[in-house]
Amino acid sequence: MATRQRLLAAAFQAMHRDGFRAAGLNAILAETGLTKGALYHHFPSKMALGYAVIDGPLRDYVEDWWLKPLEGADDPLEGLAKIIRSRLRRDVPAMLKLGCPLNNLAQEMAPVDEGFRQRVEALYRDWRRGLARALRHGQHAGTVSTAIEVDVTAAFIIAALQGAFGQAKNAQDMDVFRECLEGFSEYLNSLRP
Amino acid sequence: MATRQRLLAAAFQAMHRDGFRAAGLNAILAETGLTKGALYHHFPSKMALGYAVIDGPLRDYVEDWWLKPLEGADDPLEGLAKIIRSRLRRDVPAMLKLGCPLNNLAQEMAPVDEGFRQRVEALYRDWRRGLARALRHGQHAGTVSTAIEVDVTAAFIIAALQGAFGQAKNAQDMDVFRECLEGFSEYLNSLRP
DNA sequence: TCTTTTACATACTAACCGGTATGACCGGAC
DNA sequence: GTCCGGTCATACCGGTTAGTATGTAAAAGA
Repeated sequence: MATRQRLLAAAFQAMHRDGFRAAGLNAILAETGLTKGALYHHFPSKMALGYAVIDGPLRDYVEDWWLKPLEGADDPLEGLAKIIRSRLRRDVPAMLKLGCPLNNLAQEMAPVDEGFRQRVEALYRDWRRGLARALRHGQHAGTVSTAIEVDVTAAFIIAALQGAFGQAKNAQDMDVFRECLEGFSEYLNSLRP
Repeated sequence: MATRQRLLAAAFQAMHRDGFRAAGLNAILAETGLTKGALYHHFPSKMALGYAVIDGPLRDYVEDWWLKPLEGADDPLEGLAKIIRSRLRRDVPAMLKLGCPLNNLAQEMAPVDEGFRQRVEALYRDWRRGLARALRHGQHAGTVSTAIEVDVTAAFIIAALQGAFGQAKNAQDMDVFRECLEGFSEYLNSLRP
């Protein structure tokens, strides 16, 4: 079973770097030291491997980065800012250069394959719901304005975050990234009571 | 010279639909009725065709959609809202399904090819500058808060817009799109004096 | 009118990709 | 011991792709 995990990890990495379609099986296999026999023993097709990456490593990414840090937080806005400051600063080279793996996959595959789109959309839905719940909790705790609709705000926050990552990825410039995040931070402040 | 324009138009369309790497030359040629002889007479390589699309049709898109409608407007925030309402509503099927051609290309090619990245970044820079200028004009006209930094705000507005398009493209759902735009609209309101 | 250049069309190549067919090794059942 | 299913390795196939070599009709120049 370790082989399957190694394949998933290598595929996740390759898909993050090159996108799904441009990620060659040979590259993934070279990274793991395995061969096609191993791959096609565990997955019936490249498509199935991609789906498994979404349900596995990609889901872990969303939860580890964006959901767990906000769980039970009384101040979700500060929680978001902290995620960006701390976690992002550490992994900034990869995220700045390659972008968010979820966003990358969504942008590439949504118009191409319905299975990809639905699975990615399921992750986004969970993200939106988790963030909306955190915002509602913040409203009860008095750290978030009660004038906002949490569903709308959660959707827009995620969109703005993904947009900022995308801008940074293309600019390859820390300054543009900082500008976006500064604007994002000011937006978060406008959500205070 | 008409042949060159037809190639650029077909390539722009195919790149918008399939992305640059997945856009086959044969598909582009079939759409125009031309052949490889014509293509390689006007462009030395597929890469050069891609670059020419950025400097041509893609630049036109940015200017027609996002820059010209705001030129000289006293209320750029209302101008942005109007762009979304009017122009977007008309072309909503293509934009909802395929996303913003500029964002698509940026996300796909930025980590892959430096030439693409720089050319796309030049378009983003012009967009940011044009939007910042419009915001500054709005400040002088009294429709935009003077408390904001126009450069930061312009960068964030563009990021948020691109993010919203991306979310809509993946959700393939008008409701998610509306939620994002509603959040965007509320953000724009927070920029009022 | 002869020649040269432009603007394409046609046919082909070399490389790469996902996928498959086959077989080897190996631990456990009996 | 031997049979057998699970786990992989090796070698190969068909299709697709960007790119090229060659040919040709027409316009331009002399």
